[in-house]
Amino acid sequence: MRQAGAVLLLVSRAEDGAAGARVRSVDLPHGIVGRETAPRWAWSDTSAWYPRLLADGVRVERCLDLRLVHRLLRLAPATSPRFAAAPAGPFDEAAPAATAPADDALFSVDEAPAAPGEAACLTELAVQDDALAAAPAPAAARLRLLLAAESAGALAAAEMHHAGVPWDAAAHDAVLRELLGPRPRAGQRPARLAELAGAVRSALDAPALNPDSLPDVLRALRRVGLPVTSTRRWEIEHLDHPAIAPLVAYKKLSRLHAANGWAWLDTWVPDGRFRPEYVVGGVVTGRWGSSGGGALQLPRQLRGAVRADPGWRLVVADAAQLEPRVLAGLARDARLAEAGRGHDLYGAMVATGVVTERALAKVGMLGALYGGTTGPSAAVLPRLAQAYPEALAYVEAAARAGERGEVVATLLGRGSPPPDQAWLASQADALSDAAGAREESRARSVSRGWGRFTRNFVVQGTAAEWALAWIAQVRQRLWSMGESVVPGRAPEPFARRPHLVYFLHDELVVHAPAELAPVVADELRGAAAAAGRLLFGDFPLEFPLSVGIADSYQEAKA
DNA sequence: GCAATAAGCGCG
DNA sequence: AAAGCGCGCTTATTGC
Repeated sequence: MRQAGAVLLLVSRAEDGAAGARVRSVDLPHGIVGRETAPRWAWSDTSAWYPRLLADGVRVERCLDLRLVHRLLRLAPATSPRFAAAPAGPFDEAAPAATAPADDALFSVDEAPAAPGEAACLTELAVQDDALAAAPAPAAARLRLLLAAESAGALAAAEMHHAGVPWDAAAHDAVLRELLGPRPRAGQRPARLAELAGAVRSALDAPALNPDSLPDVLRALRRVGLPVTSTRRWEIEHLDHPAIAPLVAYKKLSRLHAANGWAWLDTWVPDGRFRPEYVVGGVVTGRWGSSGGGALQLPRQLRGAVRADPGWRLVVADAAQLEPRVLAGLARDARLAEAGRGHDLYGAMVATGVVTERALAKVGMLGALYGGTTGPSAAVLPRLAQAYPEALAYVEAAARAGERGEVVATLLGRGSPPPDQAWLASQADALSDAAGAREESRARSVSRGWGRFTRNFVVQGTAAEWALAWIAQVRQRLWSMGESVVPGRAPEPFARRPHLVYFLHDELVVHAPAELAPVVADELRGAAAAAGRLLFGDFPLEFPLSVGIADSYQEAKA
């Protein structure tokens, strides 16, 4: 279904603001094949339109994703008075599916919402411009950066899906065979799992036990006198009983088999590429989500199956201790930034005498970011607060705001969702005349829970913004490093040049021709530094990466 | 009989 | 007294 006017081409908008933007709408340009399109596109949904362009060999340089922008502006504190009050429109709905329905589908009743048409897109564009124009200038400038970064992320997400993660099914199969035994018939337990199940049954004297049934397992454990309230690994793994070792092993392997076993391989790697669907902005904080294949939870055990094509390499980069560095920038905490000068922020915390060991630095910092209040994490918090008062005060303030039911925002202005009805009701209950200690304690607990969320939101969300800026920089730099078209074949934008294939919060994987891999590594580092400057200006903050170059993801991470 | 929920665990 | 953030996915169980 190719709708005329469903895509808008903006001839110029990026630098000139709203005034003088010349807009014209075009059909999906199937006539444009095998070359880059330089203008900035504005369209309802990158995820709906871009895959088809990529399939035709067209790579888009820049875009504005109206639906993603709409959602950002809805929640952004800088614009929300105008936006939040507006009635829900077409841009509040879920994006239409990426795949085009067949042209001749006779009975395909399309449940997915249709993409907004030309008129709706033009209206939306104007409304968004107005909202930005009405925001205070500094906030508006940061928001514009965020909108551009989010949109660039959407382009990168579609490109990564298009390219796919190079996946060696034979290597994957070898891992499974090694750990589980030969591939069983569908519905059967692999040999190793059957063996472990038998061991658990005999150790618990429960011949009919189904190890996949939690109530079954719990009952059996209690029957032999183990004081457990759940079957979670951390609760059972230190118990002294012969059933525990095989049970823990069973759970571990059963998870691998169920989530990433042969069935996963058949479904998600049909042609040597794993192509997850990334959901840009799918997480409230601005992180990406994914759907299909569990792209963001690939178990470490299978990293060896991610293998570059012959003559190519994988360049894997991850940002070292991203969130503490981001917090240092957010809070303008010079001492924390100083600790981050170099590759090992936690090590520097030990070297400067803030804490006694690295593990403590890490758990303490995570506690500060998540709102931990127990154990060793809470114990070192006072030390951290003393050493890094600005940083700790920043997350504390975010937590207090959340506890009061206020919204908080990331550096670039992404707003946290306001508390829902249930939250408000619990607070109201505690204030009513009939309220007892029970209501008050419940309200306090709910309120603190929300405070932990807002505390983490500002850091996780700003880290996600750094990552978006990083991705945007990387895709730009990689594009200039190769050729577009393979002569004599269908146009394939990434066939001859290094390209992104995987993203995981603070980590990027580039598939690159071997000879270019070292340059790619340099560009990844340069892009990380550029992302830091984009967000934090000249505040002295470093964003060092661990970078590895290898044939497999596993080796490159090592 | 099918859909929603809970428990558990994978990732950062 | 209870108390760390954000996700997606699978199986078994519960609910309609």
